[in-house]
Order: sequence, then structure tokens, then C-alpha cells
Amino acid sequence: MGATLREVAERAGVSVRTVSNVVNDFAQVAPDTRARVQRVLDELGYQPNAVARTLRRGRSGLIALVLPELDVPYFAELTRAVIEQAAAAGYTVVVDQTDGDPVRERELVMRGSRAAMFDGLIFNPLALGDADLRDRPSSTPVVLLGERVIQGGLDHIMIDNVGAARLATEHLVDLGRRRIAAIGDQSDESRRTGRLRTQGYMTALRSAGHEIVPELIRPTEFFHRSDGAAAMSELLALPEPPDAVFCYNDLLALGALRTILSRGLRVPEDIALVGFDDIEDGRYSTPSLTTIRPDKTQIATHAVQLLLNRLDGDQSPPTEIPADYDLVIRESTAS
Amino acid sequence: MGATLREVAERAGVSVRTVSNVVNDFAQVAPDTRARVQRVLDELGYQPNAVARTLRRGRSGLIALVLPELDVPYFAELTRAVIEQAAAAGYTVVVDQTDGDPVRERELVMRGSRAAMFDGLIFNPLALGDADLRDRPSSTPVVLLGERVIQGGLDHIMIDNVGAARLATEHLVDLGRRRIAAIGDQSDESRRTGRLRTQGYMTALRSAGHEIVPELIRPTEFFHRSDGAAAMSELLALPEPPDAVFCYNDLLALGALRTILSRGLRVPEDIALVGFDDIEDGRYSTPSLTTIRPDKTQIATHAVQLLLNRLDGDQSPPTEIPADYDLVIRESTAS
DNA sequence: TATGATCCTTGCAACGTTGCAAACAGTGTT
DNA sequence: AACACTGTTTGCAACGTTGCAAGGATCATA
Repeated sequence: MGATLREVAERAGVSVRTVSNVVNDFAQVAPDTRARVQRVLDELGYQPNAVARTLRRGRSGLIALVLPELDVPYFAELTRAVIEQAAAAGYTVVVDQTDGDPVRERELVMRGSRAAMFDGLIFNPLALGDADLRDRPSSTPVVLLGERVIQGGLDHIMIDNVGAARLATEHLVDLGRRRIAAIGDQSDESRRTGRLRTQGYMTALRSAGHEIVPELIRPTEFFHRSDGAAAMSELLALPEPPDAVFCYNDLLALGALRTILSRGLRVPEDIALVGFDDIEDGRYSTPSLTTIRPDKTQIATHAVQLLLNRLDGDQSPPTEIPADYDLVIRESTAS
Repeated sequence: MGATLREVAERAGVSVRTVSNVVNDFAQVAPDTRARVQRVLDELGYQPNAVARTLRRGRSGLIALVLPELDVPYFAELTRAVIEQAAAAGYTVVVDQTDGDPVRERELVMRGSRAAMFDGLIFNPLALGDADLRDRPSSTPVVLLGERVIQGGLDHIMIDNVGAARLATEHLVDLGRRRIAAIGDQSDESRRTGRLRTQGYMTALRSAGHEIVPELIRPTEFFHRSDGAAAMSELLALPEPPDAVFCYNDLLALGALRTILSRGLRVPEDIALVGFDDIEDGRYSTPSLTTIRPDKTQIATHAVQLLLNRLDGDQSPPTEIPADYDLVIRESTAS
């Protein structure tokens, strides 16, 4: 352990309180007293005990970002944005990865035991749903990200998935593609992202007068490269393979791309590809990836701002803030 | 705030201490007392205050992983491994990103103020060097990762960069390549990774009787895709471009790959590529990437184990533990 | 010399928890 | 009736910090 206020105080021949005043630059401390105390502080290498300070002040200066997977680039890139925003406000962000494990999510978000170390939480749930979050015992403010929860009674930031998926699909329609597949549908009720994007995909097809072919909508368990590669293999094995694919995120698209190219097919000539997320990998793949770009900076800014407002005592009812997105056209659909 | 022990105690008509005994499952509590207290605990939704508990117990159950960049896949993947190892031991890992900013590194690692919230630190420095770390005031145990520090007097886990780089280069020599370039050298004294890998590269060339051509060794500021792409452009602009490139990490290689393919050249036929880190992107690129695979699980296991030993009071002198690596041959060098 | 006024310093209590050791009640033994 | 014993409960203090309000010293003014 480092030196405590008391040790410094004894050594400097002043009261604990005075040392505290020096450390915190509080009012009126006589110049020579300050100097003497400062000398001892330096000598002993005093560092305030953050835990005691937090207990006393009721603030730790830490906010937690709880995410399913850090090695999914979208989350890693989002994390960077959140850290930047929080740092600007004097907060330190710590990140925790849950892998979508309900036990871990609960541990971190629901039980005050761990959560209480932090002044606030930004949480992208995968397992916990509306019902779980509704009766959260802890009163640490939370801002939600993602599509998992709809009516949690908490602040929430999300993009219009249906609209974005529709935009992506329409782009493929506009290219004149006839058999447009989708990769990433999810039957599981708890995974709303896939369902919403399928909804947008179908809306786009319908309003373009295309028929909806169930076998072209491929579900995947996760949104990883391997899932995309596997789903693409299935699509290529169909009697009539697709001439375009909308993948529900860039990792799926990169996996699909790998499969397509390894069969000697060309992108976009034989099959056009659209992804979702605009991760850096997609900008450097060959061909580079057309994708939906959610405004990650905006998401981060809103999340942090919303949280800080709550920390400042904002009691207004929970809001749901939509984040912007746009379509970035790159080589995987540009001929 | 949630309920406190005192509130529960008053409501249940017992002492604070007894409630604490129930909560912690301590010795002898009469069954009916326990039941009564438990009922009140549930009613009030009591959650222990983690900060107070930490102050009293001297343990938070949290360890911090401090890394330069989370959106560099190598670090994201390493993070996963660390979290898994720590979870197995009952610890929660929180991650912080420094961007290699010396101010932030210092804040997190040196000043107890923030660091003291955690029982221990696993730290991959980018800015702070031996000198900085030597007089760390805080006594929170630290385990270092990476090549930045050599003689910090702290536990340290690293791989043999010279050996690994030599292995990668020798592989290219064995393929019969004559003009083997390197991307990622770093002149800055503080970035040792690049220097060590250049050393290994040169050793391999020398012992194969190859001449060392300075213009084939390209420095980069960072290890990102864009740096690799830019460096590759320079190499291709040489009168005699290389027929093989050893990139000091996979991101550089992916950037270089993008440049090569966009010029209509083929990999590996025209230029063979080797990377370093074995990130997932490299397994799904086309062609997939030959690379040096550091044993990330082993690094994580050792780091966590070393740290936990220190937390258990292990006072033995700091050790330096080497981690394993091997060469994974994929399409970017296989013909 | 008393009286404020100003400037500096301090003691006490509290944040919520747990270690320690003592206290208490009840039972059985002598 | 006194004693030891077991099982259960409790008060006190402490972890290191800071808010509050009071205390002390110094000086100038009346």
C-alpha cells in the first residue's frame, strides 16, 4: 500500500484534514504549510486511495462499457469512439466483454456488486431482455445500445435497422440483380437484429415487385466470418444461386466473399455483395465492401452525453435516440 | 442508491453484523433469523456496496488490462483470452485503451488514483519505458506484455521477436525468393518491436547469403492497414520491386495485399507475403495469409497466472516468460 | 485592551462494509 | 446452584477519505 493521509500528516506535523486540503487544493492553506506538506507528499509518494475517495465522494470517475464481443471489429471501433467521448468529459472508460453470456451480463449490469464500482454503464445486451432489465435493483444509470431491448424503460440508442436494411437491399435491386439473397437471419426471438434486417430486406424486395424466395434467406447462429462463409457455400449449392447477397454485417460479408472467390467466381460481376457496419477490414478487402455505415461517433457521443446527463441528476423520462447511417458504395457492388 | 446493511438490519430487527453474516454466509446464524433477514434482503433488493467492501477487504476482484489499441485485432483477440483466464479464477477484467498516449498510460498505470481500483494490472506499454516504470509509486502488481520494456524490474511476457522474424524470413528464402522486402521497421528508439523484427529479418538474409538492400526495408509509423498499403506502394515504385514481403504484422500485410492486388499483381505468384500475429482477418482474406502465430492463449494464461501469484503474496524476483510461436503457412506463400 | 475581521487549521462524523472478541442465552453436567 | 459448553448475536473499531462547522491564531481597528 502507498502512504495514507494520516502518515503524511504525522510526518508533516499537521492534521489529516490539512493534508487533504493540500492534496485537493482546497481553500486557504498557508504557503509554508502547503510547501512543507507537499514535500512530505512527494517524499512518501502519496497517491490518494481511489476506493476510499469513491466511497466518500460517491463518484468514481469510471464508466463501464459492457459489450458482447471485443474482437468483433464493430464493437472495437465503437469502443474507441466511446473512450474518446468520455475522456473529453473527464471520465475513464473500462470495457467488459460478456460473450452474450446471461450470467455475465447479469453479474455486470444487474447486480450492484460489480456494477457499483462505476458511476454509469453503457450496455449492449445480447442475452438480457426487456423483462430482465425492468427490475434492475441497482440505481446506477444505464444507456442501452443495440436492438435487443425495446421497452426496457431505459435510455436507448439504436439505428433504424429496417430502414437501413431496406436501403442496402434497394441498392442491389437498383443494380438490376434478380436473385438477391440475405445472410444473417435469426429465428431466435432474442436476437432481434437479424429479424429486423430481414424485415427491411423483404420490404425492399416486395416494393420492387420481387418475389421472396425463402431458400435465399439464410439464418446464421452468429455474425462471424465463419458463419458467412458457411452460409455462402449453401447458397452456391442451390440449383439457382443468387446474383447478389445482402449480409447483415461486414464479417458475414467477408466470410461470404472468401467463399465466392475461392470458387473462382467474381465480385461484383457474378455476385454483388453488401455488408453492414463499415468496419475497417471491409475498406481493405479486395474487392472493398459496399456497406451500411452507422455513425459510430454519433452513437458514442449520444451514449456518453445521455449518461453524463443522468449523472448530473437529469430525471426526465428515458429517451430513445436514433443514430444516423448511410450507404457507402465500394467495389463489391460497383462495376 | 440501494439499501444498506443498516436499513436491512433495522427492518429485520437485528444488528448490522448479523445481516452481514447472512449475506456472506458466515458462521452460525439461527435458521429462523436467517430466513427473516433473507426476506428483508429480498424485499429491499439489497446489493452489497462494492466500493465499501473493497475498502474494507482490500480486494476488488477486478484486474485491469491496459492496451494501446482495442481495434487492432491482435489486442482484441488477446483480450478475449485474458478475460477467459481471469474469469476462471473469479476475477473480472476491465480493459482500457491508451492509444499509446503517455499521459493516459501514466494516469492508468503509474498514478494510484485510478489504478488503485484494481487488484492488479496487465499492461502493454507503448509510450512508457523502463525508466518510467522503475519508480512506480503504486504497489499494485503489474505484468508487462510486449517488447517496449526490457529491464523494468517487473514480470514480463514476450515472444522471441528476433527468432520469429527470422523464421518468417527464412520461409521466404526457402521459397527461392531473391528480393525480400520488410515492412514495419521503426527508427524511433521507443518502438522496439519493429527494430527487433528487422534484426531477425536481417539475420535470416545474412545467413542465407542474401545481400541486405536498405531500400527494401520500409519503416512505418504505425502497424495499421493504411501504413502497409502505403509502404507497399513505395516498394512497387522501385526500379526493381520485391518478389516477397515480410510484414511485421497482419494488418500491414492486409494493407500491402490490397495494394498488390489492386495493381493487378498476384499473390503469391508475383509477390509472396508473410504477416505476424495470426489475426482472424488473415484467415479469411483472399489469398489467406501466411503468418507467425504467437500463442495468445499461452500469453494470457501466463499473464493472469503471474498476476494472481503476486496477489497471493508471491515475493519471488520478477521473471521474464517467453511465449511460444510458430509459422502458419497459408495461401499467400503456398503455390 | 477589547472587538471584530481575516486567515488558517482542526476534530468529529460519516460513506458501507467486515475482523475481532466479547456478550448473551440456553442447555446439560456435576 | 454453580459451572462449563455450545450456539447465536452483538458492539466497537477500522479501511482512507472528505463535508461540516467550529476552533485557534494573528492582525488591525476602535
